[in-house]
Amino acid sequence: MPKRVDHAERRTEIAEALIRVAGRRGLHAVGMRDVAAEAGVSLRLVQYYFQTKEKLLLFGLEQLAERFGERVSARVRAAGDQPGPRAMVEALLMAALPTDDESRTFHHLYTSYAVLAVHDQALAAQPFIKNPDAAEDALTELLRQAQEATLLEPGVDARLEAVGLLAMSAGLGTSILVGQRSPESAVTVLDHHLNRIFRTGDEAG
Amino acid sequence: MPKRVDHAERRTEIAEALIRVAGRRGLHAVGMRDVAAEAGVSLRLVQYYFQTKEKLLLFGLEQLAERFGERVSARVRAAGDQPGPRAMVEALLMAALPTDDESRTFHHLYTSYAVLAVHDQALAAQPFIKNPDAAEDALTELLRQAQEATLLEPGVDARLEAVGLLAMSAGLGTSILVGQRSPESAVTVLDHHLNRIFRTGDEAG
DNA sequence: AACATCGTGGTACGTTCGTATCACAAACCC
DNA sequence: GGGTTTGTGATACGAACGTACCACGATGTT
Repeated sequence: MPKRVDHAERRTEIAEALIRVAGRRGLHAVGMRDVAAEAGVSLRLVQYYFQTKEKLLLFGLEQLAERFGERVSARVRAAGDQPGPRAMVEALLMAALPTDDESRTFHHLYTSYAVLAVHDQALAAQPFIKNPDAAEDALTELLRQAQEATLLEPGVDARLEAVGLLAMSAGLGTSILVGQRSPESAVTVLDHHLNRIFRTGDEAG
Repeated sequence: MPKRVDHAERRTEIAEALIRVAGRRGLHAVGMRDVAAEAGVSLRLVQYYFQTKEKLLLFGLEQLAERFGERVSARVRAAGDQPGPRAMVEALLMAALPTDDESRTFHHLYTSYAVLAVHDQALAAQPFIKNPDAAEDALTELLRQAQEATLLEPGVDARLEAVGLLAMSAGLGTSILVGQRSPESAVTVLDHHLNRIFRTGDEAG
């Protein structure tokens, strides 16, 4: 049976199985055997492509961050057609909210990894810590552009505002995740804050 | 040896041992034996006072939430002496940031529980989900009072603002926890946002 | 054709975990 | 003061976990 096989592809498949099963049952509850079953391969294979569970988790995290980064930037690009930069800002912030299954899983697992990273140096050094920095830079740049087009209220510090908005979005995301808040109310909150930053361009005076 | 013993007190001691060891090594890594060792009792005793690990975790969470709620409200009360309501708002938001060991542990464990609660109904029904609601109400009330005293900028919705600020504080807290951001920069961000809500009362024009 | 390597399966090993069981001494009750 | 309850110790048990080991067929190389 053993034809030559693309290792990278195989690893990706297994990592996606990890993400699926971890999304269903929680990262803490997932074992190598679960991942193997979910991926439809034997336990031995998971061991073969990842030697250790830690490496599997690390790679799964990379996969997760990559997939979600693509999702967010795709949404932002899609919003780029619309009139103002506010649409892109909204797209960036809203895309990070856990509104559907995929983003719920992302939020959930990202938070799980963050918790593990508190005491795991290997995880703490992982680029998923750097990804928020990228989002921060992107949002800051968007706000700066809006500022130059005099679309923002005076007195707004683009970087501080970007950091705050991202933190707010993340915090709201957690609230949604645990069922404390509905996605709709989170959107309302974010919108209100954007309204206080952007000069009123909505039809509602 | 067995004198009659105060069960509630014993349970509290053991739960605090749980919090300590979970704070050191992560909630996912703590077992009954670890808790027993930390509390200086035998494994059997932990079993005796809590029948199951789940009950121990639940009680530990209650303990954690209670202890932290007291801490925050104490800080808010202490800030009540100062001139404006802004001081109390700041106290409320800053007290939730993981700046020292105690608040770091709280943030870390609270997030751990939140992650577990995503797939654990017993945890999801726990009052630690309701505690943020209390904070939200308190902060909303503080902002309303400030609003009546015309201390706020016009166009501010007290409730939406409260929700947003708490989410922002929580999000910033996570950033601090994973080492992405310093406590000082988080304070700066929060202050900037408060400056945009409160009419300028600082000496810096 | 011979041989080395790769992909794969099955399974065993040692550990750790949560829980259950057995035993017993001190304290309380009447 | 006999008997029940209560607090405590030690230890056993079954399951699950990550990992290691053994075997073997298919593939590629020379």
